[in-house]
Amino acid sequence: MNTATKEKKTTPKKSKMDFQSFVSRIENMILTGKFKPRERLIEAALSEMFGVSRYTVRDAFKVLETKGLVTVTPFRGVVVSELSQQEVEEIFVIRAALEQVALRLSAQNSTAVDIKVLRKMVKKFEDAHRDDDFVVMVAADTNFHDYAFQMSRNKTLRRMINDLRNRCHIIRYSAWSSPTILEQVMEEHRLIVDAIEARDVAALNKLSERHISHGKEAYLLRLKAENALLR
Amino acid sequence: MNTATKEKKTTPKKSKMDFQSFVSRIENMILTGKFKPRERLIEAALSEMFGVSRYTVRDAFKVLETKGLVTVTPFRGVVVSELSQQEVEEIFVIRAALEQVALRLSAQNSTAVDIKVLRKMVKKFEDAHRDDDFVVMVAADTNFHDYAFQMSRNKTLRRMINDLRNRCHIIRYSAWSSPTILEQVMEEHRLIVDAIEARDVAALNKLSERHISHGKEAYLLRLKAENALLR
DNA sequence: GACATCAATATTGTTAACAAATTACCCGGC
DNA sequence: GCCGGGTAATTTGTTAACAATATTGATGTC
Repeated sequence: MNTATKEKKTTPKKSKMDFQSFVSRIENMILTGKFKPRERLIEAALSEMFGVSRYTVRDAFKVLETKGLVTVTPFRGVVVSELSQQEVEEIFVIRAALEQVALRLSAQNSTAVDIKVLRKMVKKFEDAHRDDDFVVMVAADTNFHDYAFQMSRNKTLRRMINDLRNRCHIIRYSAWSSPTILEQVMEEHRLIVDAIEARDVAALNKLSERHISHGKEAYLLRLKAENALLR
Repeated sequence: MNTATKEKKTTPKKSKMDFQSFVSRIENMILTGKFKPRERLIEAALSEMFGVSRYTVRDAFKVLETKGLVTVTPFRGVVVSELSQQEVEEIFVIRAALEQVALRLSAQNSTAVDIKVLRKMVKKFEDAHRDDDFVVMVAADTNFHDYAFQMSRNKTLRRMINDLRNRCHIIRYSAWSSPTILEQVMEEHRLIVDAIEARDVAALNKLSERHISHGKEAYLLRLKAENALLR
């Protein structure tokens, strides 16, 4: 059998970038703070930078707009979204509700393997914390939560939660400023895994609520600090 | 100077349709069943029909795609989304969580005026029911819920709920098939308003759960009937 | 008659050129 | 020095032509 047909599907052709991965790249640049809130994104520049057509860039903007990451104003282009405190509050209320449901479902569906994977991910976070590697920590945190939400076996829910989390992504304002918060986060991760293992819904609800509340505080704190600097 | 500059902002020019209203028109045609699930939407046809450019049509498709109303496949165009039973189940789980939160917030924020408005809306539904006017009933139902969610004063939440509700819009499969369900719906509406007025969160949670559960049953029933017909 | 192959058609994807709007800049007046 | 007006440059919005892909239909073979 010749391999050409098989390869066609597996290799997405380096010469022409996949639209979805192009969107992801811009998304990542926003999440990692390469593009900062209020910064204007210019079609021609991005088109040049990534070697795609202006048209593709516009399409990507539309997607990012509905995800809430950029704001489009007719004839004035797009800027990286900046969340008001009001919006942050709104989003965290929603996240609290959705993540509680997700963890409840995950607890119901959890297997021994899942628990092992989660514990491994918690450890990865802790290792990164020991090494003081902020970037790895953020990745580990994201992976931990995403795995936990994936366990809910509700794809729609998982995607909605991830979109909301991205809108208040940690690195965008480099939250987690204080070391105390970090210790709390790690402790809460451990407890969440325990509660999932025990399928203890009541405990999960409380933990989830608290965990998100801490996330919100850290985020708002950082947001205020940034704003104070800018004005 | 001439008055054109002032008018420019207030009158959106009838000759050129606003992008947002164009999207809404397609959206409505999907929701009201003018475009049916699995039906293919052709750029050129819509472009011709509404007198807008193909480009605008494509943009609209992108928006509708992220709202979950259409599905885009490269080089194969877009079709009106058809939800699998799995997806419907997923969506209703999420709706239950979000609508509970929304109603809880609404109860906290409710004023005497709000209650009056809600009661009026319930009555409008009941009147339409007496007149056997299905279309008005759907509109009244939508308005009732939207007003209740608006009262939560959480715009993000309100929009998310509305998007989810649209994905399982009543008319798309003409749910509410049985008269018994309709009686239940009306009774629940009355009870929900009462609970909001009394700010009785526990009651609201139960009512909300039940109301959505009924909605889900009606929808799934109709979905199955449609599928049985098609296959 | 069913199936595969290939051409014709229809539809989507991409690009480039052009129009419209905004922004930036310069200049004169006060 | 600062404000207003107007022009130039930048950037976005639109259109139309062209390329790539999928779908359809016809043809021929078994």
